[in-house]
Amino acid sequence: MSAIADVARLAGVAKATASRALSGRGYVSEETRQKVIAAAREIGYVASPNAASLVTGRTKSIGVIIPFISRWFFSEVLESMEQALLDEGYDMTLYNLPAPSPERERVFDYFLARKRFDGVISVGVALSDEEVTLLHRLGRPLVGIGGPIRGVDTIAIDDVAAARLATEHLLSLGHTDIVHIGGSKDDEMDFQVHSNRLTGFFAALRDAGLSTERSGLFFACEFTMPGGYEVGLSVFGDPRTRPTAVFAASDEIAIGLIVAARELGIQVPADLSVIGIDGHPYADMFRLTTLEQHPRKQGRFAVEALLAELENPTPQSEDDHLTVLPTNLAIRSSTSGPRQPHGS
Amino acid sequence: MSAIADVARLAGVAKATASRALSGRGYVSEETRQKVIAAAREIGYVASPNAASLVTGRTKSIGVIIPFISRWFFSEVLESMEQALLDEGYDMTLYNLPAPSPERERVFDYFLARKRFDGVISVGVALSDEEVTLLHRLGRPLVGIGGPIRGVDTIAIDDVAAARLATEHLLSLGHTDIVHIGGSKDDEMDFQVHSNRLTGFFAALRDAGLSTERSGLFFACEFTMPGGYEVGLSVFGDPRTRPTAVFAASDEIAIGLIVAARELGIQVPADLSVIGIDGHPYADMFRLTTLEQHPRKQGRFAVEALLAELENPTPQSEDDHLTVLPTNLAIRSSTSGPRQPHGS
DNA sequence: GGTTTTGATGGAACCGGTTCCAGCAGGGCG
DNA sequence: CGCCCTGCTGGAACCGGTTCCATCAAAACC
Repeated sequence: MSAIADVARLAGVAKATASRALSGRGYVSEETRQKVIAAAREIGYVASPNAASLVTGRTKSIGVIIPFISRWFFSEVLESMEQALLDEGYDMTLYNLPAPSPERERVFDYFLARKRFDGVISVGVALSDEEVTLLHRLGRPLVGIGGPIRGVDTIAIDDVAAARLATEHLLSLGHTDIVHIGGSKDDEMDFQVHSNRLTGFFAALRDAGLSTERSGLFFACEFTMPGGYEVGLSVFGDPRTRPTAVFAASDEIAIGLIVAARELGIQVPADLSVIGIDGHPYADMFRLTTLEQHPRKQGRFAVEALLAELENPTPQSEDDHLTVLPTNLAIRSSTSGPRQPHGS
Repeated sequence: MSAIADVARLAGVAKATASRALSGRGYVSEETRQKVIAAAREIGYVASPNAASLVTGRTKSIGVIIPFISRWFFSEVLESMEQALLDEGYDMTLYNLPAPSPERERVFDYFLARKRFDGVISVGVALSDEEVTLLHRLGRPLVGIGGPIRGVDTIAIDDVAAARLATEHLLSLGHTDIVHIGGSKDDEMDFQVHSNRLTGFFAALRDAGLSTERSGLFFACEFTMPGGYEVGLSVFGDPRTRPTAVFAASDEIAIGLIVAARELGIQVPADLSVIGIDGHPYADMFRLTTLEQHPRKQGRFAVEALLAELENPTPQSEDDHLTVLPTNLAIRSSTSGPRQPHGS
């Protein structure tokens, strides 16, 4: 209800002075500043960010585009970003956009095109060139998490390297009959995580001198625990396709596999080693060896990068700057050497 | 860059007419409307919601306060609310506020007090009287999910009844040695869900003529799968405290218990029946009998209620209107009669 | 046929801040 | 002693829309 004009009147100064006193910009004597602050407090004045945004062009608000909320990686990223943004005085407005869709177009045209945000963070969403162009044309910085986008600063782990490391862990234990279970290319998650992890897996096998030609090396499943559980039942149920070790593309899949294995009476790790990628909080209770990535760090990093860009905008660097965050192997007891060493 | 004045000039009309043509309010001839729309498209005009909000007082944006993002119930609610709000042309701005804290105070004073939102939805957060008052004083409607807040419309399930139903299911199977495992009162989740579910449990026992006086009927744990796993190991590990059935306060806890039971060689349901509350997507793969609540419906309902209130505001009804949404029992094979019928 | 109603439009005020510019006092400097 | 610089303040324009009010033509009414 109360506007800055009311504060000014009560304090006996002009609107301009009141504004300066409250925002801390420009010259104001300490005396009048105190008067103004007292007056503001007295009538319970709260500034209208809308009015301020209108003239300054800054909204103190960041838009976030994310394909899932409930999946672990994404909810972790979200929580850490929210935290970091709040600390810096920014609002976070959320757009949950699963696949490319008419709806997604609408969000871009209708929501993001308006100048409601100082910047945008896109998490695990492969933006099309037009979408990037649209966002760029608005002059708003854009930071991505999870895979390179043309002309956008991006934070990610190296999925190929991570998959390679995970696979190499199994190889180093002596496994030669290793299977990869992960997401399929036509998953809704449209980034290249799936194919990258598959690539890293194959690369590690080849480097170890193993053939990657034969079939049955890879099985696709939904990127969830039930997804892993189901392929687990079918793949491990058939003794002919049962490997001695599995590299799962995510911890949830890995855990699903472990649950399936236990139901089938397969000992982990004696009969079957399992390794995942993520660092999921459930990993510990299933004693899952995993390659930890750190979504919270990724989220925080993205926020920092975006806010830094807002502080002093770099002159439209066309080269997409990619920041690769580290992963680390957390060894638990879901992996060990194979029961019957191959070729002995 | 381009303002409505530019559109007006190009179309050869006044600002007022252009505004009417584009917003669809007031009289505009079909002919000039087309002219204006064409002009707007030509220069790529997008309206500034800030400017509009400034005069209309409506922001087309809803604030959401939520204590967790990554826990199942909350992420489901969040996803459904985001969906529903987007459909209606609203933005959703997220405040992730775990416990009452100085931070939370800051959010209220600094973020919510500003008139950035048309309304607020609070999910699973027990607002203090002052917080409610603050929000009310802003004249913005407020809807809650999950437990009554003084003077606020709330959507929730009946936790006491749900717990009672779950317990009665076990009783009807012939169990008399039932334990409840759930969250503790000093959990960060400050609503009464924990105590309500405990109350319902005890009520069901009493109605069945069982004593609720002896100790060892309830064990507290963290409200997660690892939380359930850990109490599971300790409670079931000791044969003296092992019941024939467990009512878990959430599916995640229940699943943790099942995993623990399996590791201990306890057959579910032959040696131990387990029932949960939630309807978690993992319930199926663990064949968990559960009392399903429907967070997505709760979220959608909350959005509808809030938007309805925005459409035609009811004159400050002081009585807190509580909408109770139904739950339903989904019977799978984690529950059966006890192996050795009691008292035979 | 004269008056009222309806439809369409333009002018101007307004929402609530920020910022540019001008003015003014007093202290430091040449 | 006059001038300039610094610190401080007020007036007014402005951001980009919406809406009230006045105007006016054409249609509808009695």
